[in-house]
Amino acid sequence: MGIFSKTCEYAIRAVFFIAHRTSSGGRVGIKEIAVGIDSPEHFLAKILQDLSRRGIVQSVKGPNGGFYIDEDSLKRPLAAIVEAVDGNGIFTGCGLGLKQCSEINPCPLHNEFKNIRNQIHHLLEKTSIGEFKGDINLGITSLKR
Amino acid sequence: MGIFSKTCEYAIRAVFFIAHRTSSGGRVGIKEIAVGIDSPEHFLAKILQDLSRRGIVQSVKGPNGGFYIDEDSLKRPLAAIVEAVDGNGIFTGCGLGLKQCSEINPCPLHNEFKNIRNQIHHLLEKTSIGEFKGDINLGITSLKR
DNA sequence: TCAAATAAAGATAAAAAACTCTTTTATATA
DNA sequence: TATATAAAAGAGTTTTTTATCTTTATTTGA
Repeated sequence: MGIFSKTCEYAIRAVFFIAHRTSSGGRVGIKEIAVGIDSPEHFLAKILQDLSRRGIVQSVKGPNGGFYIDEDSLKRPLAAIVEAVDGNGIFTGCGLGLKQCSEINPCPLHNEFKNIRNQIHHLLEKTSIGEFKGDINLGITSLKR
Repeated sequence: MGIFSKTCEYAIRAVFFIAHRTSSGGRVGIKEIAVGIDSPEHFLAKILQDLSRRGIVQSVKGPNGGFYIDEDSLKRPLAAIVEAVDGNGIFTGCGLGLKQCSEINPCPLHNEFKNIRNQIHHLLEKTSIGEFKGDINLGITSLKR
């Protein structure tokens, strides 16, 4: 198990792929995205439907249709994707799974995990979806395998 | 979904509970542990069987039997529990789920996640199982709810 | 206005994780 | 040595996550 669910990993990779692939206009279809990020096509379709409903990506049906990301969405933080898919448990939940863990009723690792969770949150909040287009364009980073 | 699997959360809480409860000798039974950390009894039994096989906790059967943790085991790091249950994926895996993500073939968030994963690893390596007996004894920290 | 393309939606299936119940084995002690 | 106790082991079941397949709705453009 990673930090995120598999669904969320696919979501982030797909969003990066769409951002990169449509940075100079146009749209990209689900098949090409699935191949591009090495994910199951129909499962990814479900995920993108959801992200589309939530306004994190945009889509149009029909010939020449597909997914894209508008200017406003490119400015949104990665945290928006993670919250949409996995909720905010990763930012707020107790590392030991205790529901009522808090400052006044802390688990033994409360402060240590708070620190780590805050860093994850900060990283995902400060980083925008649009930031990676360049790197991916240049082939510096990978989205598959 | 938290940082760890539910199994791993139960494992850590149970180990803390046993360490605390048997710090002045004796053993503690599965029922008492399950109540003490608010976990399903039989499921926890499976988890402790596994930890016992791996030598992270000790056990004896029969009357006055139960679980305890010997001196050597108390010195082991929390990372030993996590690795036993969840493997080391959390320390080494790619945040975006890419199998071949590495320094030479990095995902877009490779360095950011490496940093966070290293911190988690360091936290769990530097912290020993025995460290929390005191806090729990004093009621400073919680292991249930 | 019809056909083709494409995402959306719905229904189902497979795999993994979480949880439960029953039987067996080891140990203490009466 | 018989009995009771407690963990170990085995064999399920349920729930959640991940994945697939089919049908429907929307859009374009010939």
